[in-house]
Amino acid sequence: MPYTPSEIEPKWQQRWAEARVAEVDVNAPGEKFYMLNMFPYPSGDLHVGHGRNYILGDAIFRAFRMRGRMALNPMGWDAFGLPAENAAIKRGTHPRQWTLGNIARMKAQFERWGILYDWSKELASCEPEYYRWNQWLFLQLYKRGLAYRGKAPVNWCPTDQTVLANEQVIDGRCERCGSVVVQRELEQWFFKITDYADRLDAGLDSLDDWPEKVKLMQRNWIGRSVGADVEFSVPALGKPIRIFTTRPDTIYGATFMVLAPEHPDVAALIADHPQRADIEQWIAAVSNQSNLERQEAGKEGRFTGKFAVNPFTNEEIPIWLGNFVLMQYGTGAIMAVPGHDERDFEFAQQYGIEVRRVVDGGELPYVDKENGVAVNSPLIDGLKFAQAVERIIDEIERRGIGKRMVRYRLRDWLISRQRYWGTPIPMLYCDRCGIVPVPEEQLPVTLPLDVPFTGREGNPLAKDARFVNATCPQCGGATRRETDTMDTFVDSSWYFCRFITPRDDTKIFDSALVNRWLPVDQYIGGIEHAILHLLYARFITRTLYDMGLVNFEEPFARLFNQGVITKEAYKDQSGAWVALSEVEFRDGKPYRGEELLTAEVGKMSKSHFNVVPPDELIAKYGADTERVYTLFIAPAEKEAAWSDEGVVGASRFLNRVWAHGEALLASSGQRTASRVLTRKTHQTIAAVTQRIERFEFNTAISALMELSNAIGDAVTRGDDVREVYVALLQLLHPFAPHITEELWERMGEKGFILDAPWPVSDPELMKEDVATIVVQVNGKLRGQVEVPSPPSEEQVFAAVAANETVQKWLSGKEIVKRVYIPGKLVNLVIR
RNA sequence: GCGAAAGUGGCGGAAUUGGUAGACGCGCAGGUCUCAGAAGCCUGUGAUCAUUAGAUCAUGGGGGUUCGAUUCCCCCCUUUCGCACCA
Repeated sequence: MPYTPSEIEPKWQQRWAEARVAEVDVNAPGEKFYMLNMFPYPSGDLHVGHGRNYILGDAIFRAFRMRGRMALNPMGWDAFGLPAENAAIKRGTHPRQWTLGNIARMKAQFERWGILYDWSKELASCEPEYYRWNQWLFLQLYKRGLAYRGKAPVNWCPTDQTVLANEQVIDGRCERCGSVVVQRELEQWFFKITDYADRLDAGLDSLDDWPEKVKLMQRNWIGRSVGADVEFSVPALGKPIRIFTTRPDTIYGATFMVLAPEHPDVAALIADHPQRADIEQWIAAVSNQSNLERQEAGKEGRFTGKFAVNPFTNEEIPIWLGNFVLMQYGTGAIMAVPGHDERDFEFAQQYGIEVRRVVDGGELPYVDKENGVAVNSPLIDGLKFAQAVERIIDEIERRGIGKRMVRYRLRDWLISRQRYWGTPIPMLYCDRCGIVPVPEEQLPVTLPLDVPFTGREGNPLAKDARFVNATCPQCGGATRRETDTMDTFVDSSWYFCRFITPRDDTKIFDSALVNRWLPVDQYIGGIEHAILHLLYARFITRTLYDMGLVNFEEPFARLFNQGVITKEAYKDQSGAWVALSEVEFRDGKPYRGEELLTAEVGKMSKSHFNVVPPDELIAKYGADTERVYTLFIAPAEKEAAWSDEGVVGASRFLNRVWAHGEALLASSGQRTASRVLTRKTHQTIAAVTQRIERFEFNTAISALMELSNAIGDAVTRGDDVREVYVALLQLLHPFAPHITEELWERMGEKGFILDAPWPVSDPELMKEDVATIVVQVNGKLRGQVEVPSPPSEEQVFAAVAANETVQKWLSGKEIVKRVYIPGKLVNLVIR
């Protein structure tokens, strides 16, 4: 019988579904293993690039389950968000309809890949059963002062008509649509993630099984800096101005002070300035600029006409306003040390301010902290950075003009969105009582479904009188409901807990069970979430910890980021992307007619015409082939280029595995597996087991190919190698589940191969009985000798001495050194 | 600019603690089967020299440590990614 995946794959998918093989009773005893893929946004069709993520997860799930773990692999939908709303505006379908339709399509796609999820635990963040707990969580954070409404300069995306979190602004542009983000001063809801900056930073140290890269990115984002706050008295103001510095050791070199244009003391400082109007105009202009624009404009400033007193030199130093000082960081004011800071130097050069050297070393501006020694600084002359800082801060604290300070770059998480398709923020605005939270028993605040989508005039919720008008729970009077919705990253910052008890309508989750199942043992998703989602999830988990709802602070014990799958796309000479059907290859070069096209390898995208849809591939080769190829193509964390020819190799491999099974069934061989094949089998079991744990799927599969080739040779010789073959099927199952189930059954084995225990390697059977020792003379390969294994050192040197080829090289020379690497090689150094 | 990772055949990529570089697969070449083709299957496949045996050179470039370096150290080059006036 030929191998026909189109028949066996649906058959096994159906059987697994009927037997509910992936359903887990969270109360049942066993050693838990929580495998989780980041839940996807239901955008519609999936391509082979998306498949990598889920195929990896399924392979891990199956392998751990076969190794006896009670493995849970749930799936849900990050179902709120802008694309649904945009689709509604464009096509007139309701975001909910659009989203549910996509979910159905993606679910069918997962099934065709043979991926096993516990669908009894499915959840979608757009359902009131889910988002009511978002609202509940919001209220708990509000109670604890961790959710607050504040006015601040925020990032506004003019295209998406909403504010964005700092984390959603990439290079000054909206993460979603790429529009240049503008600054606006608005009153919005924030989560006080900055209260957790120190814990989020410190916690990274405990994440041994996270990629270093992700930890580093988070560390940089949190941006912990150690330094001091120092007050500089300002006689004209009658009160001091506080600055933050990481270089207190350079304070003797502070020849001026710079305030952010938005600094609260600016108005008083320039009140009597002759060019006050000009300065105010300049401040207004700078305030409207984004950071990106300010940076492009170069250093600019205005002198306030007032002076501060440097507490260490007692000199009066001018107070300037500067576009490079940010109100959001530190105190919005700096002491400028042009001799030892590049930005201050640049500013000083431009405005002719004195540059003073206070650290000996290289050319000014000299910023090296490691090698310099303090000079012109009476209190600390001759000291290096660390001691100098200590002395200065001690003195600052002694005088009561400041203190040691740790500051963070991280800013509070802006969670308000002026969009419809999200969780309504459960807050009310009462003219009499002010801001009033919706009482918990009134949750959920349901998103009204029958609103019109015009795409204009902002959020449709704000125009829905039935939604907006409410009764105040405190005074009983009429109130206005908050019409902003929550950032969808709120939804995804705790969903991994909800999967354990997804239908509980009395509480957010069951703490005892969540404490049993979490942290997630293996979390898999793209690197694009290195900061956003993972930071927010770590933050919310800590707030849950502080509420006593969970007993862990880190939600994800082990993290893996898969690389993207790329494919060649073709551009014509005008730079437009060309559909693949129009491209023809001559001499390996892409043409459209006579026009030479340029090839560019990139992420799969419909607009680049380089998407590989899995359905065609599955129809031609089967899902198992796609799975094996996807895992074999490259190390899973690396970017990998899809190759249609490469798929053929995976297909051939599975066909051979099938053919060997057929041959074994057809003939009754005589001899059992040879010693060499037995050894290879046990080595393969050990290798595959270890490589799955290390996410080295490409080499795990290559080891299985080697074993399969060895089995092929044995089958050709007529050996009965059923036992070895069955072990191969088991090892292969996590990667190619359908074909292995089918062959398992054909070989007369009982039950699902999925439920069969993972084969165990016997260290005794892995040993070689003859050791081949490589002989080097002066480091060059000069021969080999075979000795019984395990050999003694004497046996080896005796065999080497007796070897003819080696003797030829040794003739007349003296051996000055003998090196023996047990079991591997001998090196003789001669002269 | 700062930070991080990486550079191995025509291609994707392998190589415990330094120990026969190129596993496995793609591609290519030859063979087999066929009227022919496709698919299988078998053999070969880093480069150079040599009829062969074999030799020499090869892991971005240059140096070093070592009996021995893809692996460790120093310098340089290139690529990718992250952050970007954070005081």
